[in-house]
Amino acid sequence: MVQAKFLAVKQHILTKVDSGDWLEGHKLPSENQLAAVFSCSRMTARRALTELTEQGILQRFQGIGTFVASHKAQSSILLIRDIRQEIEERGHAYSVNILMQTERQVDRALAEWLFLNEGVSVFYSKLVHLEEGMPLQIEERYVLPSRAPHYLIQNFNQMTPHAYLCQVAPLATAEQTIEAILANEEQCALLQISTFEPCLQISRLTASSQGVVSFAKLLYPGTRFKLGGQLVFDN
Amino acid sequence: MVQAKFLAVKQHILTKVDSGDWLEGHKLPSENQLAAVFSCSRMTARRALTELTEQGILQRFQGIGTFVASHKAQSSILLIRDIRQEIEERGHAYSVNILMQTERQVDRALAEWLFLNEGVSVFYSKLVHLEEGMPLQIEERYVLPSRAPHYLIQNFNQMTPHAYLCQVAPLATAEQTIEAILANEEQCALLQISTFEPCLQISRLTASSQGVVSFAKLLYPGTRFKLGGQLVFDN
DNA sequence: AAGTGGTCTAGACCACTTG
DNA sequence: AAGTGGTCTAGACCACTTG
Repeated sequence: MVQAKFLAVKQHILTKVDSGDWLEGHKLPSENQLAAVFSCSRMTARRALTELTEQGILQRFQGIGTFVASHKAQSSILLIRDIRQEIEERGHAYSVNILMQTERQVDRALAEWLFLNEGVSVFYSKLVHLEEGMPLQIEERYVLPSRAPHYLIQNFNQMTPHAYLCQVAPLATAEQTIEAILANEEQCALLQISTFEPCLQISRLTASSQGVVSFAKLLYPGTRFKLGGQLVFDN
Repeated sequence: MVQAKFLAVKQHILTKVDSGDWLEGHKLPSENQLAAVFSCSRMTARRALTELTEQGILQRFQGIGTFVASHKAQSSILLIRDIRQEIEERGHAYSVNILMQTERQVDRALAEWLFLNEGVSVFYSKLVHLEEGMPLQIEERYVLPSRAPHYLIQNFNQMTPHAYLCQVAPLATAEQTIEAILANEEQCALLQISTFEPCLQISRLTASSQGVVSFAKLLYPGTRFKLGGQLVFDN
């Protein structure tokens, strides 16, 4: 085997995406079309598509098609702590503003993240965590009802969603991305910051040993927050 | 399709591993054996094994077999990678723009970081790392001369400062903070971004087993970079 | 009804490792 | 030579989406 065929297909697609021939959202040829073009079996074309999807370069939807995903460079790792505990460890007053706690249907993007079908109901909460009365974090969280059936009747004044979920569905793994973004108007108001103040956004998928538990979007005002941590290496 | 067969195989293996029946290094049945046991095709058994391998739960060796991987509890940890290597692994062209490489006196803030007295001389470098010609990172680095005496005569076109320092003073630990900030005018120009574009700033203190080696300030444009990673817990 | 991706089969040949 | 994993094929049926 000189070079694997599925690698040739991957390479071809990567070239198209990198060159900008296929932009974000571009619809790719179907598995059958690719198989025809490359004179390979559908399974081989499929493998190329599957691996690129796992790499975050493509997105696939059953019955619809395969598309170029939005891409940003990525790397690295971090640690998760309870925000209330962190604030209290600093000797500061913690408080929380509970904005929503309800059931909600997932849209397509979120369905992908949570490995659910579009339109399925999940639990949703939206809070603002405050340190000494100043907003420090907007937390939006989508929770699988099966993992935490009583999520909606919890009192998050007593315990953060994170702390509660750790009790009922102990964290096993998580994946997260960290970005610098500009907050929208509503977020600026909630965080009591001016427009054009950069924010740190953490998007985090958490899972217990049973599988996915929740997806959280955490937004911090750049002026009030720094993520810190110790590191290990990859020599 | 009630439940996919490959999921049943995965589940079976996971149960064995979680329960401790199969410990680290345990050799699994071969693809053919699993296929026989589960009355499925080899490709289906294979898929289960492949996915578990990607998840880091198994390890496979051609001609030898499949084994339970060692599972390290990586908690409060963040991984540091060489930016050049990262870019090249994405199949992209790496280039670098070397702006400064000189000796410099530390101010008070930096002296604190490096455990030095104010006014002491250190080595200083300032580079812009580019991915496919687009600026991805401004790297400013202060290096203790005693740890890397030849730092100023290195050619960073050949090797990044990080890679070079890893050679002469192997990293043992590091501390870093991550912030969302607005770049100043000069930085915006270097990164080729407009004003008011949020940036991710990483401030990192590195140390070898001998002590502090360098302090680096890394600035990424928010639109071109996401920090991502998996987390594992130690519950 | 036709097209999409998701799963699965029963084979095949290959590269690699060990007896 | 026999066993392992790696790649590949040419089919099949399924679930889902759209006309």
